[in-house]
Amino acid sequence: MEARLDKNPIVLLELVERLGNLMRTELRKAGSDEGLQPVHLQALVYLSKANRYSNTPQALADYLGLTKGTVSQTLLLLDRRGLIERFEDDIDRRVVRLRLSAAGERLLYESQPALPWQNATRNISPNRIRNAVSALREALETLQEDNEGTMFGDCQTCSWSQKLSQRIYRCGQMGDRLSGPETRRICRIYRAKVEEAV
Amino acid sequence: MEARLDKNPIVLLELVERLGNLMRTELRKAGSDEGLQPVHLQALVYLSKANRYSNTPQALADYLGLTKGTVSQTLLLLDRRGLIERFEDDIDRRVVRLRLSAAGERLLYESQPALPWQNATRNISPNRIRNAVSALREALETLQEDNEGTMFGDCQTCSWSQKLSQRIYRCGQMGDRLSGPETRRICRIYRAKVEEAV
DNA sequence: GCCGTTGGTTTCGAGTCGATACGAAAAATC
DNA sequence: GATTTTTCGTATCGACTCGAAACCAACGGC
Repeated sequence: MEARLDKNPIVLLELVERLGNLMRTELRKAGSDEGLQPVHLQALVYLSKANRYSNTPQALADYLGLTKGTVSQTLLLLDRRGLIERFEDDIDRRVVRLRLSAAGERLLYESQPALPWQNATRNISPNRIRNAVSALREALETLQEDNEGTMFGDCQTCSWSQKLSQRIYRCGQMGDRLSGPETRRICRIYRAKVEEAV
Repeated sequence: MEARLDKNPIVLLELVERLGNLMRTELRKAGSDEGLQPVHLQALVYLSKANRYSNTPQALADYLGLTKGTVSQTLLLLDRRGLIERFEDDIDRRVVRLRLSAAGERLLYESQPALPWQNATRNISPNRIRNAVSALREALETLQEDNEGTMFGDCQTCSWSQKLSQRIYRCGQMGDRLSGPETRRICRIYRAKVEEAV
């Protein structure tokens, strides 16, 4: 009798891929009224959550796993539609800062791309969701390390984050002070804390 | 003070989408030697696991969340490359049965599209993976119900499945007898068992 | 036999995507 | 301070995906 191979990781992969595919078609439906492709909505969602270090074309490309050339075209389209605004960075005049326009915010609010997912998870206990998040997060971090890809996360679990007072935090890497809401945005210079047993 | 909204489902969605995107770029890399797109590899993987009820273009389209027209083109390409074989069904002469060719099997074996994922999950305990699988499976089932989409699964958790003897099973819906290995393939007429507490 | 349905294919046009080349600003090297 | 080198973003090109719609053939009910 041979040692039984654990097939569960493969099952998990199938689930992730399949859910990813289905959510992509959900995004397609959500964006079809406006003539937007899935990747356009993903970009808008990202920009609505990116913090001050992460609202650039390069960061978006890393996040979506696309090349900067491809992302540049996506941004061109979103700009032409008036859904985002682009402006130069004050310090480094090469980098472009991105921001949702009012129309972009409104579009995101009205199309509600996450709604089917929220319905689909309504009956899953918070505890099980937390566990799933924890496992997938670890998979993602390892995958990114193996790929030398950029890590993304928020200050809650970032080892650079320092708590200065009740409401004020500080990023030990960049040296800036961050307000409470800012610590919940997506950041590209994220570095994971050492794992605690769960 | 308002009731605190639980953001974890959204976090889970982000993880699934991001992992899905990254695995898509992994697939792109894995298939670039052969000039194959991500969706081609996904189709091959599906066909390598589909059972006798599920090896048709329509089933593949449901699984991938694409239209049958789109899938038809994908299959045309795979056929031209000699990676799959298509042949008529004996009973219903409309339906086309699909099967990996030897070259297709070999390609799948050599390109190892799941390898990066297996590495990425190597340090996650089997127990946590099982929990994540369970949660995602439930999300998938609800998502499919809401969408009136086809459900996919294997006999292990299908309520049609009947155990006749040690090694022989039977599908109560189709009436066929199924061997042990066959019960582990993907099936499109899957119906989930009633949930047990985990 | 007629008609609605279902499984697949074909055709078409819009749009994604990577590769490549390019440009400009910053950073590093001398 | 002038030079290379790197980094961030854009533009162009060709291959390919994708849905929509039209189409065809076979099944099923009546």
